[in-house]
Amino acid sequence: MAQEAFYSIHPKFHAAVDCIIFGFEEGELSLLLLQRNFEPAKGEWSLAGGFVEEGESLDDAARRVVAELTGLDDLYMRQVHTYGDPRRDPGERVLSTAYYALVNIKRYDRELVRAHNAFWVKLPVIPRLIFDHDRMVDDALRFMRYQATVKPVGINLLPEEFTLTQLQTLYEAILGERIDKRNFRKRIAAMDYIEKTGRIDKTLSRKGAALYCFNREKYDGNFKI
Amino acid sequence: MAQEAFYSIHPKFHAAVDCIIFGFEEGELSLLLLQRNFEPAKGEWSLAGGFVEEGESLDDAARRVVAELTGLDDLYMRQVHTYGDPRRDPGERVLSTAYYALVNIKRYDRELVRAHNAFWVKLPVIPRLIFDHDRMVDDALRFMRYQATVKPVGINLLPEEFTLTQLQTLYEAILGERIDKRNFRKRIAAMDYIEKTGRIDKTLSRKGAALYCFNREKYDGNFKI
DNA sequence: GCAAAAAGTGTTGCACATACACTTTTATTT
DNA sequence: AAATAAAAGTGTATGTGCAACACTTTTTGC
Repeated sequence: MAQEAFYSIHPKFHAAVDCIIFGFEEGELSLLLLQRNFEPAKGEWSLAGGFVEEGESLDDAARRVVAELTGLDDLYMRQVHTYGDPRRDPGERVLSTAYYALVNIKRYDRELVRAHNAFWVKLPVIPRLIFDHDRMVDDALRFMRYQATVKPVGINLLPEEFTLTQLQTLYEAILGERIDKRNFRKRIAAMDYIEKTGRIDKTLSRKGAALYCFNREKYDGNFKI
Repeated sequence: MAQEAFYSIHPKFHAAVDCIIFGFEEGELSLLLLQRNFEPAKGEWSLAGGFVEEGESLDDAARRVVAELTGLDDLYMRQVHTYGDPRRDPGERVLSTAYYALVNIKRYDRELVRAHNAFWVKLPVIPRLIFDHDRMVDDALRFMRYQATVKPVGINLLPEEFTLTQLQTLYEAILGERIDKRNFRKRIAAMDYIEKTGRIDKTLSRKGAALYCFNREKYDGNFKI
């Protein structure tokens, strides 16, 4: 019928998602990258990606790709950008939508990651990636940085409970600059949704540091309009 | 061959672009909307959209859609988001990438617009739109607003030369709030890339108002890293 | 010449960000 | 048990940017 014809005169394309998976360890941001033991571009480094399947939304596809690799299906994820250059994939034309994900690096499934030949690579030393994946990483990092200055998304890279020193080191890694300890703590103290738990972490210092947690209810409460 | 099979087991989808075209007139932001005299959803209101064609990038498709409607091919445009819900288009599955465009409302081709049954509609009174186009407008407006607070994208909605009152009214329309005249002018005075041309506009006041223009070279010069 | 309408012009106070250095606590070593 | 080492924790003074605020100037039309 006419309706069908309306659509069918237009071309169709493969649709993919590529995921920039951020972790935080030893004071540095890391990315979970694949050294590809499959085609195309076997042997090279790439982001975790996959094709969008029938009946699956873009968001669902991105979640699936990340879950298949890490075993985690509850990550903080955001769409970054869609890359639509006809020659971006040298095989066939593929539209790819990039998402970033934030992983608490203690939680992921090591077996799955190993099985996929994936590795955490610290940001300053990431290798060249295939296709336009370098550009995706740049864009995702810029977007994530911006978001981190506006809302406490970085929390998703830390364990449930964290010390203020961990939090500061994280923000230094995200922003790429040193922060004054007293000023940082003043700012955090003003955020009533970051609460002292009463517990103390003694693994990182002799003295022991107070553990804090993020109170989502208080946060959502404060920032509803 | 193997390479082909790798791609071909995955589904393909129609890809579209939908364009949120902003204009500025009589102190209000407007959108260029189509009252559809074609299927699907004939009779309803929608954004200007179109399918991505073979060999055409997403950005190119968005530029083409806007140029076909307005006759303008040099507009400021930015990708906003890609909408990938499998049921977002009730006809067939279509992935749609939204772009916003900023038009100097004096410049567009009135004939073309009329021929497409398109109309400028002031933001506060835009009708319900088809599919998820309402959501696209929300997202585009939020993104454009953010960009306008960070860099002078709003300039693209004004004529080459403009008065400070016009500029202020524009920013009030974008941000949705009144701005103090003296504070606004102080801020503008600090931007050396907004220059007095020496000419005077006498159409809008008896006294006459100084005309200003945007100096792209100075702006780019100041904000390169 | 007066009324009307828009353009143009400075100062003060406040809130927030930044710069800056020493004390406390506790485990380990000697 | 005293010394050492290593990280946690704490306050003040200064500067900067933003917000609040009202009147004068200029010109045209009546």
